[in-house]
Amino acid sequence: MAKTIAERADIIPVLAEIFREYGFEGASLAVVGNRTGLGRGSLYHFFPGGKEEMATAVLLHIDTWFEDRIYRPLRESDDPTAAISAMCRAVSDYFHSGCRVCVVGAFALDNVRDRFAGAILDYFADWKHALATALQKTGRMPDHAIDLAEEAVANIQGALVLARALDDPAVFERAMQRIEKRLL
Amino acid sequence: MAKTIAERADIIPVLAEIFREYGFEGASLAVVGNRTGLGRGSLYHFFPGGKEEMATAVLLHIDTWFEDRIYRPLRESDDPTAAISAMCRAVSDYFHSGCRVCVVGAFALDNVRDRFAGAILDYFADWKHALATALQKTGRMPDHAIDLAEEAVANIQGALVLARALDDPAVFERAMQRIEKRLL
DNA sequence: TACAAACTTTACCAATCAGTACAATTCACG
DNA sequence: CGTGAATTGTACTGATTGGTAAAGTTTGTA
Repeated sequence: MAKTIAERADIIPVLAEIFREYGFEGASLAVVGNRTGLGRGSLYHFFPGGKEEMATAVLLHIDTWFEDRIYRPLRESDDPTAAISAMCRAVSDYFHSGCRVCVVGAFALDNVRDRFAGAILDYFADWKHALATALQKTGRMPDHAIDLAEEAVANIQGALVLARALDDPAVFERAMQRIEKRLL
Repeated sequence: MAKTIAERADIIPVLAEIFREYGFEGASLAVVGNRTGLGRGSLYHFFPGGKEEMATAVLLHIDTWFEDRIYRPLRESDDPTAAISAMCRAVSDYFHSGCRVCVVGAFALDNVRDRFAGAILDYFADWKHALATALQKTGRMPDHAIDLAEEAVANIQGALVLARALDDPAVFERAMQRIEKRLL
């Protein structure tokens, strides 16, 4: 009937929020339809592959966001200390102090992990590598930098789990402060 | 027709494994039926409340296991250092070096969190409290002990996420070694 | 042997699921 | 205007979902 001035690119952030709240299996097409305001026809027009393609698009969108705002600055900044601090701030903002869940982390724990294994692995491997690069530039030995980076990335995910389990954003904020202190 | 020598107590570990692999929504009654070998009738005989009651029973079973094997020793042992070491070993065994997921953590990230919020909160709050008690007995100040405990519990969950995302149990083992070193 | 409780099988239900088909509509462009 | 492509609404499918009903079978006990 109509043409709602909707573009694929506008829908993806909405899909991301849906997958964050409902998980992959919980995000039924009924929910997606309601929240996006798009009928089945439009949904399958933009994402012929159905839910799987929607999720893939969301994961790509997230990866691009992190690459632009976090990974590349970490790798390329010539003030690594500032880049690490900026990362901590950006992460805290992005996850709303732990009130928002990490879609990629949630997918990793879910039984859909295998279907998106590549994207999930890339997200975390890139993060770890970018952070390790920055840490090396602060004078750490390569092995130690990688170890610290792995620990920090894991700790952020753990803080998200615990903050949500205890229903207490302060848990997340405390964790982020510990992480930043250890990295700088 | 028959009486399969199945008791409720025998079924719960199977259910736990199912929820671990499939998540709450993914664990359909068809899957549960196949894996337990029980028909719908038997399932609803043991768990009149359906899936919700199955999950509740699983969470209770897990909580009891951790209380007996980890929390109580941490709180009551008069060799807190040994109890903390034993905790790290038990956790590493329980999660199969990160190959097995923490059901409670996975539920916390899922959209079913609200339905089991109480059990999820208790699991983590008890863990944190028991570990903090042990840490205090090693001479730490109360505030510092609580902080260390919160960090350790979060780090274990984060290690599970990252090990599964990177598909590398070594990530989990490294994390557990870091955690133990920091606690002792 | 009798009988009640525990347990199991089977068939069923309405709701919801992802996905398809296609006609109706709108847009961009000539 | 007019035309073809892009977009959308609606109705549908077959499979699967969690859950129910009730009849059948086994068990422990007396």
